[in-house]
Amino acid sequence: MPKKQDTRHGQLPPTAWAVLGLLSFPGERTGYELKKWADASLRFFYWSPAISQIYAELRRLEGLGYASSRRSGPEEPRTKRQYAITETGREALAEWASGTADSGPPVLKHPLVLRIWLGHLASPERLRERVELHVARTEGELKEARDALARAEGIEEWSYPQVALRWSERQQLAELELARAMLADLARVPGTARQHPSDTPTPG
Amino acid sequence: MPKKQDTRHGQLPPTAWAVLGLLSFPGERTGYELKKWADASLRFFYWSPAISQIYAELRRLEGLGYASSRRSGPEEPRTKRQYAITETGREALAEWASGTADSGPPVLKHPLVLRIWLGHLASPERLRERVELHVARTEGELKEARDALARAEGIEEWSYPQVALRWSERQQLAELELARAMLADLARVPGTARQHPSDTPTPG
DNA sequence: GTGTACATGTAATCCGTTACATGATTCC
DNA sequence: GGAATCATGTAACGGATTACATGTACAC
Repeated sequence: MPKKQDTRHGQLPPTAWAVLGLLSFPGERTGYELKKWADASLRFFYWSPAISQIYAELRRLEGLGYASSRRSGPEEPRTKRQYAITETGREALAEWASGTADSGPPVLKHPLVLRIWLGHLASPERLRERVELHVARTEGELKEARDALARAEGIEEWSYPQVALRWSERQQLAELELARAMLADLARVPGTARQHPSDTPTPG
Repeated sequence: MPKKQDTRHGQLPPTAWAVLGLLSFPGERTGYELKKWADASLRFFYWSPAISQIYAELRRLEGLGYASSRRSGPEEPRTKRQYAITETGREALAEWASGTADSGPPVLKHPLVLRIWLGHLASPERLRERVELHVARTEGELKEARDALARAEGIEEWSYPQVALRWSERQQLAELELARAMLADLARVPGTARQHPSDTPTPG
């Protein structure tokens, strides 16, 4: 059984490109630093891979010649390993980023809306609580996105990350508005009003 | 070493609950129908599993006693199999939907913004094209979300799916605005007029 | 001297997709 | 009779997570 792709190195998962993308900005960094950076900004518009996944991708990228690494300090195992993008890597990434291939549709998994969709199985109050919890969380996220943007601002090499983070800031704002609009919609669902028998108006 | 969970059947992946959720609305249906339904509405706020995944989840749900199935027609393999939720299944789903456990944050993977983030590796025109392609696609999605909403409207049992779909409609509208705002931001990126070969920038 | 952050890595496992295989039904 | 759609399923594989294992550096 011949393998379907062996030498075809153009077919990497988006995660690999995202990690290589992190390396495409000036400077060397460790897997650990990459993870923190992903947590702080990548995750707002893409997502932050598990640390073990990052290490795995780094090994793959190095195997492809897209990244290089060196130990800082003595040649011992389990010491810091600094990664950098190679010229080949930069070319491959540029081709991926600017190629004609469709970016593909955004993927959204919204556990809150999934539960609202099943609202017939829960109580209206519980639904409201959930949405409000989500609003609170989103406010936190918005703040973090703004912090990330503030950190990127003024640095010329980060012009495009700034654009992405401005998008993220607006996206979080939109998320808040969506949640509030949903709250209003929920109040209008038939059968929602009467939760307490005491609310029942006096019968004629 | 005792297994950590064996009889604990409360720990299903969201996909399983989503599939069971599809079954929680009145009527029996086949895996095939579930897939079409997921494509038409679930995917706007959650996502549509592959058909093979749906069949797998249905088998698991049946194994747990959360769903039951029957063949329509003769007892032959590969004939239509109609699934329905059981009472146990409905209870488990209701507990999941209304439980106190946090719904978890929404997960967004936006391949377009990922590439914009890497804009320093592409030409401004190409970036613009990508965004415009995304706008066109989103307009299509908006229309489909509206169609789904129209189909749900007026049916009382679908009040909550209506709320979810209204959310989706607004979400697609927000997506359009975000894309347009990003287009404006992109036009303002310094050095946008022409592309430069690599400067060697210094961080910090 | 202890706890926290830094730092790397392996193993087991599961989630989910794609590709493939099979066949029934419906419509022209 | 042929195409499209309906319909179910298996196999192989890869992507990604969690849990685990290990150790360093530094602040309090």
